[in-house]
Amino acid sequence: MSGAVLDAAFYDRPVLEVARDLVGCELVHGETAGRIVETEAYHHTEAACHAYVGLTARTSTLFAAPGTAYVYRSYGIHALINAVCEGEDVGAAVLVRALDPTAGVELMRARRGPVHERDLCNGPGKLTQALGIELTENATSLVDGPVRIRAREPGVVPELVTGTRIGITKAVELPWRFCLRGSRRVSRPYPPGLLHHGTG
DNA sequence: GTATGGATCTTCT
DNA sequence: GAAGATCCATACA
Repeated sequence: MSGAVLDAAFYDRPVLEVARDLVGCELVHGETAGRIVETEAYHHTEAACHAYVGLTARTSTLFAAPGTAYVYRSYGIHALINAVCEGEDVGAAVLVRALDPTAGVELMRARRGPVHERDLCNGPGKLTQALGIELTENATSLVDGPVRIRAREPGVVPELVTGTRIGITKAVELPWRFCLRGSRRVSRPYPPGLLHHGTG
């Protein structure tokens, strides 16, 4: 079980802090929910971020208020969900890459088809399909909208593993990927040369 | 177990 | 017209 829904102030902080603090929180949509075990941070000052090119029709959501959901289509097929962070003059967001299912597992299975239990939510395109999140949720609020994120239990500080981001071709060297240490639900194995955070 | 290529579509040049 | 924050099936070791 998780705590209260995170408020806008939680997201109105440096994106790297939010990315770390979101690991262990619970992403909720309808009857389905899952604990976040993997995140990545994106910021308009580095080339891998969509907002790097500035404010366009596509990236306007990245410059929306902190606590807004940025959902976009990837490779023409998949929907990926991000949590917008920092102020409205900054294009920054945290990509949710993997979940450990906590509620509505039967519904997830129905949506995902005959996949292995472990493959339900271990990828950014998979978890949105499992939770039923689509492009219609773009620009909705994570505080009081259809998709929400609940805080972890007070006092619970997960151990994190930090590595480089996945699936990008620019700014690949930045260690902006955060995984729950020891989780077998992450989207890919931990990279070599990773850094360990004692307390996140 | 790892490696490779196709599907599919929005956005920007 | 080309690229992209992915996933899946298939081939091979």
